[in-house]
Amino acid sequence: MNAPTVYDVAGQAGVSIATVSRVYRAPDSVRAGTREKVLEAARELGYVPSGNARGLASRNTRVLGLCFPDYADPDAEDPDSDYGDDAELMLYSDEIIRGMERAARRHGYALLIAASLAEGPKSLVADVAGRVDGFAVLARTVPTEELEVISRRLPVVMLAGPREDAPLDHLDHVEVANFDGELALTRHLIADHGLTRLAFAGTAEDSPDGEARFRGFQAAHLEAGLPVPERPGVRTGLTQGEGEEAVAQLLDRGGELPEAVAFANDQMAVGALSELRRRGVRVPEDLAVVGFDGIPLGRLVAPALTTVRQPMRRIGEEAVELLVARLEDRTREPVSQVLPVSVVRRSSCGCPPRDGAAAVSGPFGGSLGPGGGPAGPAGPGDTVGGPSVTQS
Amino acid sequence: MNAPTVYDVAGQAGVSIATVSRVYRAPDSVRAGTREKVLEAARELGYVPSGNARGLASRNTRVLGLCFPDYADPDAEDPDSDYGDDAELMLYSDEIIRGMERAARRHGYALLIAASLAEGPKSLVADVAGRVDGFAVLARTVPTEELEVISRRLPVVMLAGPREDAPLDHLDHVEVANFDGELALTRHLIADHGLTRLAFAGTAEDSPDGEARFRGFQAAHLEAGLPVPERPGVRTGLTQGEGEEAVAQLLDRGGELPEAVAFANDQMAVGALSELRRRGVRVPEDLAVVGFDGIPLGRLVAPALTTVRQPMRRIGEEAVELLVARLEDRTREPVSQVLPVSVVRRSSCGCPPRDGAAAVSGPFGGSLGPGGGPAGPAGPGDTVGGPSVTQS
DNA sequence: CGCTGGGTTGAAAGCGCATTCATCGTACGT
DNA sequence: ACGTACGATGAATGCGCTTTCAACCCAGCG
Repeated sequence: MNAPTVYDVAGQAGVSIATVSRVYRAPDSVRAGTREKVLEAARELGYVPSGNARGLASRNTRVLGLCFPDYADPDAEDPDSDYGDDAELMLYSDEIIRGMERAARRHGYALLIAASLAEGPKSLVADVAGRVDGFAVLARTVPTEELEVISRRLPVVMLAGPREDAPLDHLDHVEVANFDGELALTRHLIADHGLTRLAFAGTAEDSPDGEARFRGFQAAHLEAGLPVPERPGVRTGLTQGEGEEAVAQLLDRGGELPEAVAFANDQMAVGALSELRRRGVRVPEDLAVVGFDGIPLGRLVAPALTTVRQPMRRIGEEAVELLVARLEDRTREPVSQVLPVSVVRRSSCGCPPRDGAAAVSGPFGGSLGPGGGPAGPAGPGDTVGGPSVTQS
Repeated sequence: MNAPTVYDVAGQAGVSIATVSRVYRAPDSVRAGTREKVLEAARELGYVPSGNARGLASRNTRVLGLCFPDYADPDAEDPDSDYGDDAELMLYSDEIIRGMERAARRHGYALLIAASLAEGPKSLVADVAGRVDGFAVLARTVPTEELEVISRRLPVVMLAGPREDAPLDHLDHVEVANFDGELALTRHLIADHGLTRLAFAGTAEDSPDGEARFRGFQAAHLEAGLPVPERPGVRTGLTQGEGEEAVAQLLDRGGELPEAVAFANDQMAVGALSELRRRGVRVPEDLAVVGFDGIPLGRLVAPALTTVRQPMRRIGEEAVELLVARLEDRTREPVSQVLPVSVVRRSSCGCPPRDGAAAVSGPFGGSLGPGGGPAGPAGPGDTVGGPSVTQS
C-alpha cells in the first residue's frame, strides 16, 4: 500500500531506475520505445515522483516561498465575515501572493506561503527556508539580522521595506516609491487645488512606508515654499477605525481646520470619510481628503478617494524575478527595486468626478536597466518614482 | 560555500548527527548541555534543516497543497489594474487560500499553492501531489478520474464541486448549500415581496454550482405553487460584463418584463445593476435583483445587493480539516461537507435599506451529525443548508 | 572485417536527515 | 561494592531520486 517508487516502476517496465528517472528529467535521452514502456508502467502503478527525494538529490526544490505577518488571529471566530480583519493588509497580501504565484509559475516554480504567527516567527522562517529555493518576506515580519543569516545560503528578498543602512543589509528589496508618490499627490493638492494648510495623518513611527510618505509630504511643502511640517498632524493606527479616530482628534483639537488631510493609507482615509460625513464636514468642499495605496474600495466610496496607487501585484512579480535572478547568479550585487506608483485623481481632493470607474493608470514605461536614474518627469498617467533600481 | 548540514553541525558541536537531529525533532530527549552545544554550533554555522531530507527520511512533508484554475493569463499586461481579471474567481481563490493557510498553520502545515495553466494541468497536479501530504483542488480544475488515481496515495479534497455519482467518486468534498441558498432567496422574493414573475440568469450549463442554484430557484416555484421554469431565462458568462449582457438580452427580448431577476452570482448581478441604471430601470421598484456569493462589492453598490453569502474562507478551512482527518485515518469513508449559506437581505430585492453595513449573518448553529437532513426552517440569520455531512 | 564513436542503458554513489539498535554511563537498589 | 535499569548518545541503515561513469550496442569507416 506504500506509494510506488522508481524501483517499482523500473521493475514493472523492466528497466533500471536510472532510466525511469531519465524519462521524467530528460525524456529525449531515452529511446521512444523505452520511454513508452516506462510511462505505461508508471500509469499502471499510479506513480507520482517524490518531490522530496528529487529535491534532495538535485539540491533544489523548485519552490519559492513567501512569509508574511499573520493578518489575524488564526483562531478567530466568525469565519463568515467579509472583512473582519485588517482588510488592507489582507488585500495587500493577497495581491502579493497572486503576483508571486503568477511569476513563479512562469519560471517553473511553485509557491509556498506561510503567515508567521506572532509567537514563533523564528521557527517559521527557518521552516520555510528549509523547503524552498528562495523566498520573499514582507517587511517587519522577521528581524533583518535573521534574514541576513539565511540569505547567505538562500536568496531572500524583502518586500515593501527599504534597504537598511546602519548595518547595510545585503538583501534584495522590492519597494514602491512612497516618497515620490506622496510628493506628487501633495503637489497636486498644493499646485492644482491651491491648498496650503495641509495635515498628514500618519501611523506608528516605526512604519518605514508611512515615514517615507510623510517625507514626501514634507518635500512638497518645501518645494512650494510653504512652511514644512515637522511631524504628522496626528498619528494613529492604520485601520479604518483609526482613520475615524484621526479625524476626531484633528477636529476636536480646536484651532484652525486644515484644508486637506493626507492619510498614510486608504484604509484610514475611508474611515475618515465616513466620520467626516457623520460630523457634517463636506468633502472636498470643507476638507479635501487623500489616501495612499489604491485599494478598490477607494473607488466605491463617496466621494471617490483620490490616492496613490501602488502596484501590489507587481511587487510580488518583481520579488520572483529578483529571486530567480539571484538563483542564477548568487554573486550579483544586492538590488533595491523601486516600483513606480501613480496618482489617481478622483473627487475627494476636489477634482471633478469622472464618469467611468477607470482612473489614471499609466503603463510602466521606461527601461528597467540597473542603476536607472532617479524618477524622471512624471510619465503618462501621473506615474512617478520608477522604475528604478538602485544598486549598492 | 555549500549549505551546512547535520554533519557540519555535529562536527562543530562534537556530537553525532543523530544527536543533532534529535535536538530538532525531540529536544527533550537530549541533555540540556548537549542541546545548547548543538544549537550554538547551528547558530554559528547558519544551519537550516533541509525540508527535503527531512521529508524523505520521515515520509511526510508537513505541507498541504491547493490547486486552482488559473484566473488569468499569466502574461497579461496591466498588472496595475485592480480588478482586470475575473474578480469573482480571484476573490474566491483568495478567500480559500486564506482559509486554508490559516487552518493549515493551526495544524502545523504550510501551504503550497499552484494555479493550473490551461495547457498542462496534468503535470501540475502531479507536481503538487509529489510535494505535499495532501491537497485540495477547486472543482473542474482537473479531471476527476485523475484525482481518483492520486487519491489512492494521498488525501485529496475537491472544493466547491458535488460528489460525482455516475462513477461514484471516492474523494472528500467541500461544497456550499447552493440549492438551499437559492431556494431560500427565491422564497424570500416570492413570499415576502409577493413577486411571482421571476427570471433566473444562469451561466454555462456545465457549472454544477450554477445548476444547483437554478434547481433551488425552481424548487421555490414548486413550493409556492407557481409554474416551474424549465430553463434559466438567460445564460451568459459569469462576469460583470456578462451580467450587463444578460440584462440586455432580457430587456430587449420584448414581452413582459419579469418582476425580479435572480443572477447566478453577484458579479453578474452587479454588472446588471449598472446596466439597469443606464437603461433607467429602477431597482427594486421596477425590477428586483438578487445575486449569489456575498462578495464585498455587493454591499457597496447602489442599491445594495441582496444575495446569498457563501462562507468562502470556511471552505478552505474545512478542506484542511478533512485533509488532516484523512491523514490520521486513511480508511475513513469519503465525506461530503456541505457548508451553510445565509441569505443577506439588502435593498436590491425591495427590503428596506439598513443603516449599518452589517447584514444578516448568523453563526453556523446546529449539530454536525452525519446525514444531517434537509434544511429545516431558516435558522437565525437566515442560515440555510447546513452544516451537514453526507457520507457515502 | 576490425575499429571508432555516438546513442542508450545500467550500476553505484550519494543527497541530508530520521530512526532503530547497540552501547555507554550513571543513579539506584540491596 | 556489585548488579540493574534507565537515560543519553553513537553507528548504521534507508528514504526515493539524480547523476556520474562505465558498459554496451550498433552504425559507419578504413
